[in-house]
Amino acid sequence: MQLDERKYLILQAIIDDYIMTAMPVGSRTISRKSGVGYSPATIRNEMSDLEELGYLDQPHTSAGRVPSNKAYRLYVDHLMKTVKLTNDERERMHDHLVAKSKQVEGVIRSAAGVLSDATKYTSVIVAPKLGTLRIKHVQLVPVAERMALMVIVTNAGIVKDAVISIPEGMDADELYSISRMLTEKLADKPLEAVRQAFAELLRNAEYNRRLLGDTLQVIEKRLEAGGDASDVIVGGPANMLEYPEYSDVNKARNFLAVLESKDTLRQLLSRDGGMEISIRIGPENQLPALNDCSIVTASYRVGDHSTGTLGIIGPTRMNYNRVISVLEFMGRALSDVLSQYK
Amino acid sequence: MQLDERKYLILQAIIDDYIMTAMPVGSRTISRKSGVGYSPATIRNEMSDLEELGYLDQPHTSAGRVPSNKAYRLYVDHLMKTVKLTNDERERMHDHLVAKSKQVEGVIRSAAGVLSDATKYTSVIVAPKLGTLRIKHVQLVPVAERMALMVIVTNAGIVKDAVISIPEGMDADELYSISRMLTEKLADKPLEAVRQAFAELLRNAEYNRRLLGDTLQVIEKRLEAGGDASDVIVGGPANMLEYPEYSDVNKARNFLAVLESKDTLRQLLSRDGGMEISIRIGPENQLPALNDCSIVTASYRVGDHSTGTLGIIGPTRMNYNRVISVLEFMGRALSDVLSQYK
DNA sequence: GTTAGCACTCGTGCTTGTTGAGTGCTAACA
DNA sequence: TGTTAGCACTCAACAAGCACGAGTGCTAAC
Repeated sequence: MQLDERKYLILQAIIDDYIMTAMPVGSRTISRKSGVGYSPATIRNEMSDLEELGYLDQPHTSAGRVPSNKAYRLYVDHLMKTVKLTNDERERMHDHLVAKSKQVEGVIRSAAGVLSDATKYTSVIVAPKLGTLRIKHVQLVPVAERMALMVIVTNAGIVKDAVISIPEGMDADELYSISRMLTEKLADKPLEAVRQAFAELLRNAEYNRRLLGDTLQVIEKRLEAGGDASDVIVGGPANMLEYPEYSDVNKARNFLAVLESKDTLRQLLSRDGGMEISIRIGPENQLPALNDCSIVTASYRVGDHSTGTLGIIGPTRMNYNRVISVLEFMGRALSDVLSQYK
Repeated sequence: MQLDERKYLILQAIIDDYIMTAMPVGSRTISRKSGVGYSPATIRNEMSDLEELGYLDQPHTSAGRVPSNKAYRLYVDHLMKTVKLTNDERERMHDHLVAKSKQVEGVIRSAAGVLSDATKYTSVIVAPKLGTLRIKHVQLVPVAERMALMVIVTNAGIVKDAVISIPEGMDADELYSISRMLTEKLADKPLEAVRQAFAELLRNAEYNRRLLGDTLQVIEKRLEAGGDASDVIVGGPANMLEYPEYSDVNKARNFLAVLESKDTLRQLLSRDGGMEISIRIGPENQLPALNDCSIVTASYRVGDHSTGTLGIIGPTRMNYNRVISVLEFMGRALSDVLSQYK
């Protein structure tokens, strides 16, 4: 059995309705809709077919039908018509974003806020992989006896810091000149290329070997760790509780637990290919706690070589249309704001 | 009517039981407890008195009694006996904390995690007021045409950054020497004293007036704003959902909404006096969403002049004993870790 | 191919009855 | 005079029974 024009039409109507109401959809409801000129009985026959084909589920005999995950897949791949955001909305989102752009660390955080406000779902933003960022500046600051704070400024102004130990008796001036030297040697190199640069430095080491070795180690450990908790920002975590899918406290708790595990989120948001928008529906994203969720992701650029991910997590019956529009827009906006610092 | 020895004993037993079970406590239950040698009937008489005095509430006629907020107040002020943490626990917490102490920005975050894990409640940590921190280092880094990133390293290694605009044609070298000058002039001054220092600098300005003015403005704006979202860290937000008090999704949502508003949290955790531990029970902390919550706070030191706050938010029937012990211990531990960088 | 009609299913919400934990009161006891 | 046993009373929680109605599947007529 194949899907003909009418089955598509009816399936789409069902999904549209279910996305709005979260209630099983009956044949009468569809029949009454404008654009569908058939009686409930006819719709029923078609629905029966669609169920057999795996596009619809029936919670129980006397309830309406509910779209299956397979149906959502079809919907986002073929059925869905894209909607445009109003200029007003675009403007509001953009303004919110640039308002914070004076404080670099705040941009991503406020972007997450904008995303979750605009969609009413939960948003997640993952900062670019550390290794791909380019070093702008390295500074060692004495903070205690035999200890210094190493501050690395990268493009996009992202600042990473770590405490390293320094040799006995090394004073501020010495650290200052080492900082200058490091900045000179490492400027514009991506963090992941730092190992090579250091190897070279260490070979003709006029500077203290142990200090450099220590510094290198810190940088490498940071790279290995693959970023820390502050690299994954969640917006509107409580938004999910608005939806009947998560009106059960237990499910809600499990969902929130996933949001707390930044590592899981980072993995969850890792993107498959280069396509602009990626959609994962229900069990497609493995985690049982997210079985009733879909994750839609897009990416943003920082400079020429780094990309980060922004995404929306909502119920499988989310408003894909709108979510996609918002993500596309925000992806561009974020790229603009974060790439203005060359 | 006054509270005699026996009333205290019974009230304490009721509160202890209710803290464990969250179920209204009946006279039989108390009668069976070791240490209370009275029959249910006697207990009932006393309970009736305690209710009249406002220490107990009765959800409905045929239910047991529930401690009132007044009772909790009495409990934490007089009845409660303090418990000691086991050495094992102390060690575990301490280890977790110092494990992260190589990455300064992570210490507070991981402390919040330790707190919420150890208590099973929600934890909040507020960083010290920016103004009280002392400047260790100022660095201007060119990031774009006519734009620089200003990085301020303070004691405790806390790094603040902001983008400022710079005059046309100013190059990296020039920024470098200005940075050096600024560091020299501002080192060891608290951020709130920066205005004066700048006034002086501007008077005998051998350096670019506009740049300095801009820089000052950025610092002041930061101080005024009173800290941003990253200064308030929440641990284990979902922990509260474990308790029947918040098994209603609506209440849970309202609670989580409070946690998202960092400004509200900052206010909520602001501490009254200098006492070591402050406890606010139920409506004492204004917000309706937190009517069934208590907030217990302690403070930690950073250097000699700055203090931050760490706190636990849990149901009013929380285990005050344990929470207090944990907060006291962690307050000391955090102070130690964060004050090692002089 | 479409649709009206009808018997059937089954979750939801309401009522009713039962149970049991817990109370307050009274009277007897030490 | 303080304590306790006894007993009638209350009321939430749970279960059973019932009516309702939304929705289905099937059949037969158009």
